[in-house]
Formats: sequence, structure tokens, C-alpha cells
Amino acid sequence: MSRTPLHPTREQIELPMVLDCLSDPIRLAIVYQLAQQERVSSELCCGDFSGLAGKSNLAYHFAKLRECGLMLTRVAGTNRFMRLRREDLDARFPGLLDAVINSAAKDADRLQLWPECEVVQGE
Amino acid sequence: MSRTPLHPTREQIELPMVLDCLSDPIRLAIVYQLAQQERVSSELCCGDFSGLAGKSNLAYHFAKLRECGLMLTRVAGTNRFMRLRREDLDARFPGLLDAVINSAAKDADRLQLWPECEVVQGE
DNA sequence: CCCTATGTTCAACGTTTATTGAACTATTGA
DNA sequence: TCAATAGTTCAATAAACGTTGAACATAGGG
Repeated sequence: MSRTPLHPTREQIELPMVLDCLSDPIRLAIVYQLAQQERVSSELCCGDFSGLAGKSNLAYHFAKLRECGLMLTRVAGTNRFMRLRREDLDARFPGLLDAVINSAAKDADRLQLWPECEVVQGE
Repeated sequence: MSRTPLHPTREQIELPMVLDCLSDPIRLAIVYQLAQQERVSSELCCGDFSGLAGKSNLAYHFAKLRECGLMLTRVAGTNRFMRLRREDLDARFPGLLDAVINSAAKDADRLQLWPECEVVQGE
């Protein structure tokens, strides 16, 4: 198990890859939930997304999100804590992430985004 | 040849499909060039994109762009004139199209977007 | 009326993608 | 030390995707 997963530098983040990454419903849901966590400046770990797909399938989507530069993974013991690369994304593509997240929020029921049901944390 | 291609209604436009459509470099270039034409409120026809790919490949991408609700095709004689569905997209996903187009403009060289070279019109 | 220009449709192809379960690695706590 | 927990990696599969060329449809100009 590699200790610290590879992430692209800010300048290596490419628009088509980001859009492709966001176009998958499961990955969009992950990004959406991470965006909700931003507001309380906390992180989520893999297990918090178990409502979206199976473990190995989630690992696949996490890798995609990491490789395209959308999120950052921090290894802490047996957990992986994740957060959006907000600053890098806003610098490279101003307004894009917010537009996507707000659009997703508008269609939350259609996209089956119910973060408040899945994300239970705080204990 | 069907007289008027099918387009989704405004409400049928889905975020993941739009993002997926925009994630292909050729389609992103098409959308980018259509956005440039918006500013002089004119349309482009298929032949104007011949620098991007072969005819049948372009037809494939045009169909995708139409089916996901990104653009509108108007049949006029032997030509097809196309334009962005700006109003519908802004209504469904506020700020998204502009964010994508501005981000693409920032990376114009990396994405090989050179509309002023390809799009020669006005005669 | 034919010929040309414009664009679509179709079949074929190789590639990439998402999803699954099983095997694996690493860390923590008893 | 042993077992449980958290997550990754791998191989296999089926579906979707992008690209190509050939055939086709349609409209307009000589």
C-alpha cells in the first residue's frame, strides 16, 4: 500500500479530465458530499461513502478523482481522509466547481444526492 | 434524412450528460467556437468545423451535443446551422457554461482552441 | 435532369469504462 | 500475538465510446 497517493500539481489539472470525472453520477455525488463538508471545514473518509457503491468500486472512483486533481487524500493510520482541492480548482477554473455544485444541488433529487442522510458524523 | 433533429426539452437536460459531453476535446472545441459566434449573434454550420475531425466523426459529435441539450440544429436547405442553447443552459445550470468556456479560453493553447484560424466567415 | 455539395447513417473496429468479488496490505486494539 | 477494521489491487466481464470509410439522402445550380 503506497503511503501517500500521487496527486497532479495544480498546473497539471486538465479541464477535460475534470469534466469527465464530474460526469459520473457516483463521482459527482462524492464531490457534492465533500463540498458539504467544506462548509464545516472537515474531511470525510472512504467509509462515509459506503451508501454510494461497494468498497472496491469506491476505491476506483476515488483514484479517478485524485488523478484528475479534484480531491486530495491524506493517509492517517488505517483511514484515508479526503477533501476537495478547492484552491487549486478555483485558481485553474474560476467559478467552475461552484457552478457544478450549485447545479447539482438544484437537481439533488434527480441526482439522488442526499448527503444529510448518508453523512453522519460528529461522534 | 429526418427534417428536424430531435432536441430534449429544457427540463430534460441532465447535468451528468452535459458534463460528459463537454469532457471530449473535440466537442469542447465545437462548443467553444459556438460561444465565440454568440458574440456576433451568428450561427455556424457543420463545414465550419472541418478542421477538428472528419465529416462522419463530426456528425457523431454533433448528435451528442444535440441529444444532451447543449446545442440546437436548424435545417436550412442543404445546410445545418447550429447554436448554443444558452438560455436553457443558463436557466438549468447558472454560470456553468460561462465557467467552462472561460476555463477553456484560459487553456486555449493547451486545448488547441484556435477559433479565429478555423472559423472564416462573412462572405 | 444530372452533378455536386452538404451532411447523416451504418457497420466495423479497437479502446476505454464501470462494476464485481476475491485476494491482499497495513494499522489498530484486545 | 491475533483478529478485526479500513482500504487497495487485481482479473474478469459487459457495456459504452470514439474513429473510420462506404453508402446513403437531400437540396441547389448548371
